[in-house]
Amino acid sequence: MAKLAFRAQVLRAREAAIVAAAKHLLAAKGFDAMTVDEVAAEAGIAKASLYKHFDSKEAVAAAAMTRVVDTLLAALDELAAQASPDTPPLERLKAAMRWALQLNQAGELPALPAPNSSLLAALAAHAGYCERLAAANERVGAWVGAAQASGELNPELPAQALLWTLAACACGPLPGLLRRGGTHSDEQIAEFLLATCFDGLTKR
Amino acid sequence: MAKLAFRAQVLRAREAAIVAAAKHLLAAKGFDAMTVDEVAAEAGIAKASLYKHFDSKEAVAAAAMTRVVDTLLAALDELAAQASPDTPPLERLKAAMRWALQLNQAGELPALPAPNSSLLAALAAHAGYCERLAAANERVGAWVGAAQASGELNPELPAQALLWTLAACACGPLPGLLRRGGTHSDEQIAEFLLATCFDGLTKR
DNA sequence: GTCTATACCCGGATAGAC
DNA sequence: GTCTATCCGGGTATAGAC
Repeated sequence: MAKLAFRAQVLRAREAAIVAAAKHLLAAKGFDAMTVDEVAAEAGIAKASLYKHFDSKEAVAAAAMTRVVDTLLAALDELAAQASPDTPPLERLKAAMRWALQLNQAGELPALPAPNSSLLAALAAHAGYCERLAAANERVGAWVGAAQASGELNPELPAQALLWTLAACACGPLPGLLRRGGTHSDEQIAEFLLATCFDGLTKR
Repeated sequence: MAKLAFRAQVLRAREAAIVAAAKHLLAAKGFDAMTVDEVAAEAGIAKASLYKHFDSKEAVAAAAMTRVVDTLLAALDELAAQASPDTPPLERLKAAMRWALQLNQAGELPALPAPNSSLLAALAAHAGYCERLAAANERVGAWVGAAQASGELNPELPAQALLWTLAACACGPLPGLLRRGGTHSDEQIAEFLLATCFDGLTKR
């Protein structure tokens, strides 16, 4: 009995290793350039063994993307717990952006799946992923709505579009590009992106 | 003699067809998902014939990207010609952005090559592309500098970072995403993106 | 369930006739 | 230079022994 539980735990640990490797490679190279051989090698198992745990490359990637959203949800929880109850929603949004930008700069944040990617279809068909993504959308969307109601964010702009703008800014290639430029620290880059995203390029 | 010139013209026309097909597919599917077979089929020739004109898939894509930058330069010329001499630089930048956003919404603007793409290396090695890209960078950069000097754009932000931000906004996936949302017209979307990019998400 | 070895397919690139 | 037919590497997925 204990032995069976132990073996089940080992299996879960192996699956976790696979997902972690996929998450890493997904962020580093993207879905197309990532190969199943690489994932298996980084997880320390043979490719055929990987296919005992997941049906396809898409399924592995979907599991990894699901875990990415999970870490986002956890980060949102932590931010909400740390903030005092009267922290303005705009500050919460900025804190979430900082968290995502740090991940992006560290090369640990996969890019948004391209509109035509084969990955996108797999994600749309993955119930767990859709579920968690909807949860994250709702959570951040609530802050956006509150910030618009309080007049911090422009209330004339459609909320969903604001959300996508934030996501595109956080997950986009700019942090990496500016980092490659090499003339600024990561903190400077993050503050620049926050400033341009929330306050715009024109002088205030 | 005339016959030789004619045949040379036919060859150039074929090359133009190849490049046009590549440009289209590059914008529609991206470099990785685009296959040489598709390019040849859309150009109306056999794949082997394509390889008489270009050495590799990367070379085809580089030629297509070069032509994209060429059309940008031409558009900048036209905008400069149309504008009155005292048009403020910020207006010129916004007009250029509108032009790029329209192209993006029409699905005719290839995305920026990913940092790890094999395309990026080919582009960096392609003298013609680098040349034209530098020219475009200089032209738009001059407007950015002027707008910062006049106080229209925030002078505290590094100019090159501003430029990349503009490029990322114009070439990013947001126009397509919002278009898929379906609740707004292309003009509304373009104005929304211009507003958020230049004026930010917060209320002014 | 894990491995080695392999089937199978797709896509980039080429051979050789015309 | 253009075509048809082919090669060949690499990548997903599977077979079969253990």
